[in-house]
Amino acid sequence: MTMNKNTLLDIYNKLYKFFGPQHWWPGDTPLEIIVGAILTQNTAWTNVEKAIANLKQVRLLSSPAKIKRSGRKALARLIRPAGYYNVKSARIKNFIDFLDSGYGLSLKRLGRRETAKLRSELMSVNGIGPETCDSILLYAFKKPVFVVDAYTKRIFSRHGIFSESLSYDKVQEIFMRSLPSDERLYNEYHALIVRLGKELCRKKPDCGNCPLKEHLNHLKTDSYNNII
DNA sequence: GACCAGGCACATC
DNA sequence: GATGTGCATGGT
Repeated sequence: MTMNKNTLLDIYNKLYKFFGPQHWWPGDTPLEIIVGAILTQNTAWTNVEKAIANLKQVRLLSSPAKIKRSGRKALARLIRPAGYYNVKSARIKNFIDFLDSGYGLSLKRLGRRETAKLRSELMSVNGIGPETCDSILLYAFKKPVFVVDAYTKRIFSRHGIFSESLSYDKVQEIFMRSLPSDERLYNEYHALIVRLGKELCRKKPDCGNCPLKEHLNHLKTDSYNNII
């Protein structure tokens, strides 16, 4: 792997300089962040926004108890624009049931748990996988946990930093061992990776503007799939 | 109309 | 452990 300890920090600094702060997560309360994390699974954020707006309109995001009291079907209708609405409404319910049974519906109490235990408990909820779990830990509970996603693997593998076939845990370990354990750094870094993936790699896949072009050791390619 | 998006669970080999 | 499939909407 062509990487020393500074490569990842170096890339972070280039992204930050280029794009500036991203102000993530795009949601106000821990509950909204958690629901958003489930809704955005394999789904464009613009669709999630419509679903969140529907939930807010009927004040379903005002407390976990409100979601607890609403029916799975009613929830599904509200989140319809986010896609996979039957699956996702069940997943949101699963999380609320978990919060109810172990923590009296208190997000504050849940958030006070030690990070490693919190992670394994969240991972045991059906519908919460590694990325959703780590997004919740980082963005809702402010724990220093690095979030890996499809963009992270694609971008860094195309730049020759590591192989795309590495597991989630392995990629996360590379970032967390190479960077200081800093919640704000992890917050900004993941947000910047998503920004780069969305804005440049997808819309202008020639890499001409890419703030990381010096790191490129691939090219020349001719299709979207080959670029990011 | 095809392809994609800030995944995950489950079945199968 | 690797690979394949269903889940669904809205934008390009």
